[in-house]
This record gives sequence, C-alpha cells and structure tokens, in this order.
Amino acid sequence: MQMKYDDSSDEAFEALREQIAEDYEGLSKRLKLIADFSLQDPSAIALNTAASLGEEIGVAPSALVRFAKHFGFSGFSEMQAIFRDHLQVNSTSYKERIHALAESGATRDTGEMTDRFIEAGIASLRDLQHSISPEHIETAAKLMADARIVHILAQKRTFTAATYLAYNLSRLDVPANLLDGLGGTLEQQMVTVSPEDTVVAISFNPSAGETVEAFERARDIGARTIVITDLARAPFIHADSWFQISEASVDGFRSLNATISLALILAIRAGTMCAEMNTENP
Amino acid sequence: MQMKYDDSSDEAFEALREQIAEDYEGLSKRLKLIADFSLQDPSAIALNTAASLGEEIGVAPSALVRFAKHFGFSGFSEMQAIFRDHLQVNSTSYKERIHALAESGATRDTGEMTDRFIEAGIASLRDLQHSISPEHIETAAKLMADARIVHILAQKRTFTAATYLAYNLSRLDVPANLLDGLGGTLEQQMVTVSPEDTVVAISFNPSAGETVEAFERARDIGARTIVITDLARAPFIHADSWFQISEASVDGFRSLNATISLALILAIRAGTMCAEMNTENP
DNA sequence: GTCAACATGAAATATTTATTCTAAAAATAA
DNA sequence: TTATTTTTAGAATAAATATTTCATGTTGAC
Repeated sequence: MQMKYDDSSDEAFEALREQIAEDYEGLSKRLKLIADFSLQDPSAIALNTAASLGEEIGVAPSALVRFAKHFGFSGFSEMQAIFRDHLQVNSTSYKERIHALAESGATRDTGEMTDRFIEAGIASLRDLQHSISPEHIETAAKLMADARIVHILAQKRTFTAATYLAYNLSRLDVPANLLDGLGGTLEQQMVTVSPEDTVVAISFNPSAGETVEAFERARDIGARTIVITDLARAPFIHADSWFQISEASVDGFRSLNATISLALILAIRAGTMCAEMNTENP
Repeated sequence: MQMKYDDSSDEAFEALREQIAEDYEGLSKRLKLIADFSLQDPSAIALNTAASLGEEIGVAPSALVRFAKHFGFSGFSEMQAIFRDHLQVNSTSYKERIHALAESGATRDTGEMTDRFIEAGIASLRDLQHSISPEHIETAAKLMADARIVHILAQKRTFTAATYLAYNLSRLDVPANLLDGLGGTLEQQMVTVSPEDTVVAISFNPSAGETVEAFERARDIGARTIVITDLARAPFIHADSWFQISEASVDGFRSLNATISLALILAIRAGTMCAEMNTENP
C-alpha cells in the first residue's frame, strides 16, 4: 500500500494566497487592507473573530464577509476554515493519521497488518519531523555533552529505546550509563548519580512508578534532567528539557520509530558537541 | 512533539499546561481524557469548537466547560483563548525562527541533520514494505510459535532490536529468552537451547564472530533458526527463514527503524498464532 | 445492600458571532 | 455640476456556539 503524505489538504490555502495576490489591484480600498493583512498574518485570520479582525484592520466586520465572497466563499466562516486548516496541517495532520491507525479494527491478514504497522511508523516519523525544533535538540544535546556522565533511566516498556540511546552515546565517546534496575533496585543504582550528571528519562504512559521516583531523586540530587515522553505530566514537566512525542499505535502496539530516531539524533548532536569541546580545550 | 518555549508572552499557556499535568490525578474520568488530549494536541483545542472537540475526545461539550472551570476559567471560551494565544505566539516566532535558521550555523545543521535522519528512517520503512512478503512472515512466525522457547541472539550493534523482539514476544506470551552474553560467554548461555527451540539471530555487517559461532551451534543442536540481516551470506543463508533488510544510513549511522518494525510485526504474528493454537488445543 | 456525593450527557437557554440588508457616503463618468 | 455606480458602515437578523440546568448514572463509604 502506498500512501501520499504530502500536505495536499493545504493546496486550498496556497491557491487562495495566490488568488489574493493576483486580484489585489482590482480590489476596493477596504478589501485591499484586508488582503494585505491576510497575506501578512494568516494565523490571525484563523484564530480571531470577524469583529476583532475588523477592528484590528480598521474595517467593518461586513467588509470581511464581502472579502470572502469576492473569492468565492459563502461567507467569512468558510474562508476562515481554509486558514485554520493551514495552521492545523503542519501540527496535526499526522496526529490525526496516528489516531486513525489506532482506531481501525484488528485484521487477520498478515500483509495488511504489515502495511498498517509500516504506515504507523512512517506517520510517527512524519509527526516527529513536523514538531521537532532544532533549538530544543541543541538544548538537550548540550545538557548531555556538559554532563560528567549521562544516566539513562530504563523502564520495561522503554528499555529498548534506552539501550539504543546508551549504545549510541557510548559509541560517540559521551560517557553513558544505563540505569536498568537489574541486579537490585533502581534506587541502589541511583547512588552513582552526582550533581554534575544528566539523567534522561524515557517514559511512556503508564509510567512505571520506579521511573518517576528515580527521576525525582535525580532532581533532588541536583542533576540535570531530560525527559522523552508521550504525555507531559507531573513530575516530568519540571525537567530541564523535555520532548513530547506521539507514536502511532496499531491494535494497542505502539511504534517505537519516533523515539529511537530522536534518541539517535540527540546522541549524535551530543557526540559532536562533546568532540568540539575536547578539541577546543585539550 | 511539543516543546517548552521560553517565550514570556506565552507564560499563561505554560502555567496552564503545568497545572493540568499537576492536577491530573485528582481529575474525574472524562476530565482526564480532556487533559490528555489538551496536552497532546493543544492546537486542536485552539482551532475547534467545544462540540467538535467533544466528539473527537469522546466527551460531552459540557465536560469541556467543566474542565475549563476546574482550572479557574469562566468557561470553555476563556480557556480556549489561552490556547489560541499560544498558537499565535508560536506561529509568529516560527517565522523568526526560519530567519534565524539561515543565520546560525549550529541550528541549521541540527535541523538539516534531523530532517535527513527522519527521511532515512522513512526510506528504510518503505523499503521494508516492498521487500518483505506475507508468506515469509508467516513462515518465520510459525517457527517462533511452535518453539518451546524463542532464543534471541544479541550482539553489540543489534542489542537494541533484540531486546525489542524479546520484550514483545514475552508480552504476547511467547516464551522468549535473550542471549545477551552478559555475565559470561554466549557459549555458556547456549546450553539452554534445545532441539525444540527456535533461535533468532539479528546480525548487521560486520557480524560479531560470537554471533556467527552461536548461530552455527544452534544449528548443530538441531534448533530452528531465523536470521534478520543486512547482508545475506554464509552461514546465515542456511537459516530456516531469513530476512534481508536494508537500513538507510546517514553519516555512517544506520537507522534501526526497519529492523524494529519487522521485529514488532514478527512478534505480533507469532503471538496471535500461539494464542490460536492454545485455544484450539487447550 | 443503601445512601450520599459526585460525575455525566442531553436538552434548554443564553451568548457570541456571522450574515444580510439598507441607507448613506464615496467614487466615477458625463 | 449631476447622475450613476460602487463601496461602505451599522443595524437587524440568522446561525453557530457556549453555557446552564437537571434528570440519570456511577462511585465509594458505611
């Protein structure tokens, strides 16, 4: 099964934008004001009422209705929907897709199941791509690069992602330690954490109580904290840096694609930062 | 993914988000649903009506009003304004970011790197989609479902994928054992392998010598063998079932997306087969 | 089990917001 | 200038949307 993931639902917005620019000269005075504004600040059109926009632009609300009708809409609301979709396309279309995948019923056919899992993985990666910010990666990578040791908290569900982050950090000469709670309790392992360290918690809902406790313990010790989670909740929102990722799930099985990709990206950026620091101050 | 913004004009939103996360446990069932949704997809709250959000979340519109009131607002509309402001603040700072991106080297590199890794991951998944056949999956899953125990050979590079396969098999009540070579040699662990077992080797080039030896040992014992590899060659081509997957790599870092997705698919199929067998012959 | 306290959804109501209509003001052309 | 057309703002109306209310369901303590 092949799926088109381009933002085709956004075509309408681009077309409208073009038409506004094209028709501009033929518009009346007030309509030109509105055209200027809509091209310059489309999200304001999406998020405000005709009345408040009218006030801000300096025209009557009915002028906005006339504007919309000039471009073939039934009224302001219909045009506004285009602007809203545009705003939502970049942030939510993959979320909708992710949500839809979770809904569709279980299937017995292996080929179909395979397709759906692969689709789910791709949707997760696309969502990651649309919502990730380079600045935020920089921040988190710096916290890791500056640390004496990077500790990674691994609970059952996220153990796989934790091993991947630990493996890649080690490979890039960033000191990494996996707090896996093996051969004892997590609490016992926490004694190795110092205030110069950074603790990374990867936690998916429902969070293991142990992970929550260990995270709070790390904050008490004074270590820096980074959280990768699917649901930003206390206490994780108090972390120095946190990422909320949405993984698609099929039949209750969550994809791990976005998580491990983020782990790899963070590890690499931390690794290059570490290398740069070492060459500068040998 | 959502991120923490330092934007001070947005502090109302941050405060609200934190309060939602904080109060979460004390909320009722419906209010928890709304809390989850609002944390996961705040822009949807900003752009939709209480009625349509209610339908999407699965609660009555009045539940959204109750939710807003719980957090000290006069009603849904007042709370929605916070979400709208957040979106507006965000989308304008996004423009600035695009500008800044062209200027600052580090973030541009990071953004570019991120994109390349995500594209590589998607390419790997698409390749997987085209290269694996349902019949192949059926065969391998059957080998796992029929086994007394499924042993998974984990070498350094592929340890992550191995833990993922083991975890998912266990979760689906397929007896799984990770041969990780910890606390001794792989050879010592191999004594647990019997002729009624299936051994899965995940091996990427260059293969660890230990994995090759362990694989041959498994064949000598008479166990069934499954191999997931990026390069099909001796001795792995003698396995009872094998998959060749090509993971895209960026700057020498190989993606793991196709491998873990295949692992998940195999685990699920094996799990459903196992369950079917148990209900048929109780 | 019974009761009380709380949570919930459907419908009624209130409010906000968009839209239409109209008279008046500009703009245009003779 | 004046006649004609177009544009406009504000009021009236219609539609959409939020909010309140209340009967019913649920939960938890005793």
